[in-house]
Amino acid sequence: MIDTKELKSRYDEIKKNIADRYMNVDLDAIIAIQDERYKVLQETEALRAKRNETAAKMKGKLDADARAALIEEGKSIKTELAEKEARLSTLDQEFNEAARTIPNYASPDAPVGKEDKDSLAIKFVGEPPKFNFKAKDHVELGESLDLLDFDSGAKVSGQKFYYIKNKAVILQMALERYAMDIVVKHGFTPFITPDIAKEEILNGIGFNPRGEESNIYTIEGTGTCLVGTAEITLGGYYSNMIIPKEKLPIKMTGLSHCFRREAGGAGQYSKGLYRVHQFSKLEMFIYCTPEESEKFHKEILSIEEEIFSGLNIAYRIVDTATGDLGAPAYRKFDIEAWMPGRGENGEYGEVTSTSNCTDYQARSLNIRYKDDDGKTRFVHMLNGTAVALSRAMVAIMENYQREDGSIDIPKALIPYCGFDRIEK
RNA sequence: GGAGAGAUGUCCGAGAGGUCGAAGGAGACGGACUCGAAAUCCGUUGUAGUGCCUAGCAUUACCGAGGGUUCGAAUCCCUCUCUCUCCGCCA
Repeated sequence: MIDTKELKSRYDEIKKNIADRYMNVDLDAIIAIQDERYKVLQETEALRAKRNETAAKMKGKLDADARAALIEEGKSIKTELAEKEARLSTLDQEFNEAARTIPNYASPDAPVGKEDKDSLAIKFVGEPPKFNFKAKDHVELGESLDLLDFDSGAKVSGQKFYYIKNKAVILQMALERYAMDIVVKHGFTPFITPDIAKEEILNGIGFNPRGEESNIYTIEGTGTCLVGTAEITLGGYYSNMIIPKEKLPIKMTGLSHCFRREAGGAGQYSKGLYRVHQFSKLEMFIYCTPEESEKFHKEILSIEEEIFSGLNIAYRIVDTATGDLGAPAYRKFDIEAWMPGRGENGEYGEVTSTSNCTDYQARSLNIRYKDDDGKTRFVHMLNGTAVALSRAMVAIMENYQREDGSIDIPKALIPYCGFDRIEK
């Protein structure tokens, strides 16, 4: 969350930010709760001081009457204090829940706008392939080459689950290694992370584990959830810790399964592997000082480009509009790869996303570092997709298809696959 | 899953209802001694919050987490989490 001490001093800025993001947050109501909370906090602390004072008077020897009087006084303070504390804890909870709904400050450089189409495509790389035949989509390719089995996925696990089969399995593993090698080359420490995380971590990262719109599967009765991304587990790794400054930046990359409910996510643009309940993803994560976060955000983006351009797939970079930013994000860049089977004649589809969340997550998760002046400050936290395997598979299968229905393996992946084509 | 032991400040470690924000030691920092260093000696050394007449002062909270008992809890009781040892099960 943002620094709630700034609700009044940065009032106009916060209001504008909420409006720019087309969110519905009642800042004045939150400030009213905060004022009330401070008032009750002060009253509570005054009572506690009185209780401590009364108790302190009883340390030495006292005659019976004086002692009895003090005990009576202590008892009455205790009753009064219990009421105040109950009120305070209600207010604390209300305030925290409300404050959490305030989004992070957006970068002044992020385009202002309501939705997807207001985002700016800031760079185009590569040429979409020109086929002299009607391009198939990956679902058709996958079924005819016996690589993907959505029917069995639906039967055994439900809609939007799938089996990957045969050489597609090797291709996915090759992609994993290919991306991992690039990321590790850039100094990221590799991790395989848990696929389950506690709700408090989810909340700290900015995911809402509950409610109708939640994209998260919760595991009933355990206080835990299936992770939607390794961002959650990598970001929770240093929760409640103070990191020595010389250890920054910390660069981690984590491979995990990702589980998403995707309620209501059906339709033509969610077809096949594009939007599924479970996929694997290699995620990059950086903890750094505030001064360096914009620099590292660019670095993550450039690694994402290196991975996709190395596969020789056309893509564009999108600078996400304020209305489409997740609440924790200060700025977000997406890479959209060309997908020949998407829409009528091919379209760009999102394959990676990188966000600079500044100190928004760090404040909720209490992740700090000790600065040169000895003060502890919140770190900045950034995340970015190295490769979302299911979507990268869509892009590869569709871009590398041949007229006879076979699929070439991108040159960079051949050494990892051990074959150069998938055919019947 | 069963039985037992444990969790205290940067680290080690004492503490067993009030004299405990917490002994002692280590470390770090400052100083003395020294040409300099080591050794020795002296001193300082947690975090977060709130208020105010805001380089400060006052006050609150924090001894794994959350509850409870009590006028008063690091200390007593309950629940939970984690760590260690042994047994069981298991990839």
